[in-house]
Order: sequence, then C-alpha cells, then structure tokens
Amino acid sequence: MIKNSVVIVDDHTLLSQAIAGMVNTFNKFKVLYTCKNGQELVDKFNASPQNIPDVVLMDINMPIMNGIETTEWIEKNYSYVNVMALSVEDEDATIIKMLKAGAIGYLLKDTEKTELEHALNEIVENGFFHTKNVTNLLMNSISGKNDHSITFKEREITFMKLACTELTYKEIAEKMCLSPKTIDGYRDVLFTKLNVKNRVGLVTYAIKNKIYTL
Amino acid sequence: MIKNSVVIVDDHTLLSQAIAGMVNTFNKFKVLYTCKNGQELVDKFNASPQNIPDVVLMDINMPIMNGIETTEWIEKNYSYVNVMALSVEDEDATIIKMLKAGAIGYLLKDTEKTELEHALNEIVENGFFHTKNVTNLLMNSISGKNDHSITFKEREITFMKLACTELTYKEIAEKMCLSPKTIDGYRDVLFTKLNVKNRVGLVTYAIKNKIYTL
DNA sequence: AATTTTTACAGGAAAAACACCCTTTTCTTT
DNA sequence: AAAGAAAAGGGTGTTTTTCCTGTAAAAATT
Repeated sequence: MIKNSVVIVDDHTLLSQAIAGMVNTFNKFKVLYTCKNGQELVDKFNASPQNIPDVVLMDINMPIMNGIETTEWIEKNYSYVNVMALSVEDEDATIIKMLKAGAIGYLLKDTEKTELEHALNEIVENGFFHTKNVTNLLMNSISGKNDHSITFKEREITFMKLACTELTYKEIAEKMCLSPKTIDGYRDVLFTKLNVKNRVGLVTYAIKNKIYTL
Repeated sequence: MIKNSVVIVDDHTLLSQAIAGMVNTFNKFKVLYTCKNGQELVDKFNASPQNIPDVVLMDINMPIMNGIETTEWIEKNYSYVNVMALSVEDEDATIIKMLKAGAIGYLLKDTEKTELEHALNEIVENGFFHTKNVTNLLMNSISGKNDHSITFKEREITFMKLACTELTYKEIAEKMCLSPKTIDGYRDVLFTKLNVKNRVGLVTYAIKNKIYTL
C-alpha cells in the first residue's frame, strides 16, 4: 500500500478526472488512478500491489459493480484500505449500507474543496472521518430500532439484477448456468424474504435499494 | 463579455470546483466563478458586465432554478453567451428541452477531459459543439420517423402507474373500472409503443421516465 | 353526414409466472 | 464426525401473462 495515495471510483469520467486533479493539488496526496466502476478497481487491485492505495473515494451508483458491493470486496480482501463514500445520495439507508460495507466516511458531493482535503487528512491521520450527517445517523442507529436491512447471497443478487431485465426466468437460468427449477427457488425465496407478490415487486425493490441501476 | 471565460453552474459544490480546476488547466480558458444554481447566475450576471462569460457549463438538475429555466433566461437576456449542458442525464427528452432552451451543446459527465477541452474550443471558435449523441438525435428529430418523444394518453399513464405496482391486470382493471380485456389492449399497445417485451420492461421504462415514482 | 380514429371489449391458445412440497449434494460449523 | 445451513434441482398444478384476431360503439375529423 502506498501511503497518502488515493484512488477515485466514479462512472462519470469527467468528474473522477476533475476530482483527481483537485486531490493532486493537495500536495500531501497523490492520485494513483481512477476507475469507472467496481470491476475496474478489482482488476487493478489484483494486478499489482503497487496499485493498492491508502484511500478510495467511492461513488455509490455505478453500473456493473456498485459502490456498496465494491466496498464489501475491499473490506474482505484489503481491509486496511480506507474507503470513503462520495455521493450525491443522502438517503439514510444508503449511508448505513455503505458504512456497514466498511466505509469509514461519507461525503456528499456538495461539500467544499477544503472539506475534502480535511476529510482526507483525518482519514490518513486518525483513520476515520464523519460529517455531522453521519454521526447523527449513527447515534440514531445505535439507540434506535432501525435496521431492517435484509442481507442477500451473491447468487440472489445476480438473480435479482437479471430479474430486472426483460429476460424470462428460463433465459435467466441459462445466463446463470442453472436449471429453471433453481431459479424458481431463488424467486420463491426472495418473494417471501422481501414480502412481495410478484416480479414487479421484486424489480421495484431492487431499484429502490440500488441493487439494480436503471 | 470576457473572451474565453467560463462559468460553471452545478449544485454539487465539489464537482463545480473540481471542474473549474480542470478548466483552468486548459490554458486558453479561465473560470470566472461557479454557481450553485440558476438564481445565483442571474444575480451575478445582473451585478456586473464583468461577470458575463463566454461559455456557461450548465448542469440540468438543480434546486431553485434548474438548467433549462436558466438557459432560457440567458437566451432571453444575454443571447450571445454560449450555454453548454453538462449533465448525467442522457434522456432524449431532456436533451431536446435543453437545446430548445438555447443550449448549443450537450456533454455527458462521463466524457473525457480532452473532450471537454475540445468542446470548449469548438464553441469559442465555431460557436457550436455536438456529441454524436446529440447529432443523431437531431437527425432523427428532423427526418421525423423515429419518434423519440412518445406521447401518452391519460388512461395509458394511469395504467402504466398501476402496472408498476404488484396488482395483477385483473385488479388493475377493477381499479380503472374497465374490463380485463381492455387492459389487455392498453398493455399490448404500450408494449409495441415502447418496444418492450414484458411488464418488467414497462416498469423500468416508467421509472426511468419518471412516469412512476418509487 | 360520412369517414376515420379512438376506446372498449371478446375468445382462444400458448407461454410464462407462481406456489408448494420434496430430494440430493456440498459446504461450513461445531 | 455429526449437525446444519446453503445451493441446486425435481414434480405437479394453478394462475397470470402474453399474443393473436376480431367486433362494436363513441368521438373526433373532414
């Protein structure tokens, strides 16, 4: 891992490049590279130990592999890497998911340049950073009765994403190299798990919870 | 108006600052200031002729005064200022609205840094810039035929919204006080109209196009 | 008033979705 | 090694969806 190095993950190339430029003006920090999605980051990380940064600035809504999944992967394989979420989202559920996935901070895209620098400093110095936004949320979360977040298995998520397309279950089975009957099972399990009546319910749930991105 | 000057309008402070930094690295261009929304731009423009830029990079989704309204205002009061839309949206309807409002170009946020520079150059040199995205759209729009802006009847919209819920078609028929067979008809028409294969396609279309809100 | 378009509805058939109940195999975990 | 959970698959039957081809009345155009 390279100390004070930063990687930016965002599907909007222009933005990741612009933020990269900005971070590079903080003379303490250096951007190693940028990624368009989680998959790219996974590839980079696996390619070389030279590619492992100190901090990852992670967008949440991305195609192919979103911020939550990617953060989980990092946590599992490179737990010493600091992930900070950088998103337009200010939905509580999303923030909680990111933090659960292992993000150590959450920054909205409408913050100031100086705040970003401050946040990066906090992270590499103290290993954490939180806006008031997040700390309030954590307080409520600990004291509260929230947390109705359902966990999914890898296969279930894959299935759900495909169920959001126009493929029939038979076609989904083919794509996943499984018997249609197995797909039947996944569907039944998810229906009861999510308490939905049909595929439409599944689709809207998946979109609402950013499992599938339009 | 100050030649080769740029103003950026985006409610995400971090992004507008980052892009400002990027534009300033194009040594031909200089960023005058950034705005969080259209109202701020109006105020700035009215304050001093020194504040009128050559190009405005305009986000579309903003609170208080959005990109379309703001572009219309600029067109009305400072028609010589070049507005280029800079957005995550790639919905045809939105692009058309921006162009109608007077934007001379449309750039997605997932373009490359060099593309932005190129676009700015084109604008100040030739007075226009279009991605393939936009030119294709204009071609189709002129030659008619390809109808991108699909219009819906009141009943179709009602039906579509209900189709996004977990109700069966029979239940939807009851809700709309129509025979199930009539609903059959609406569905069939919409399927061909939107070129989708099944109800999932209809649901995702409706959500994507903000006909149904989650 | 005549014509066209829209809206509402029907029957029938095939495909897909949905519901339940059940078996085998393969991993973990203890 | 035993227990248990997770993953994959089978059988059977019902319901819903989807895709056709039509018809008839109402509404809008001409």
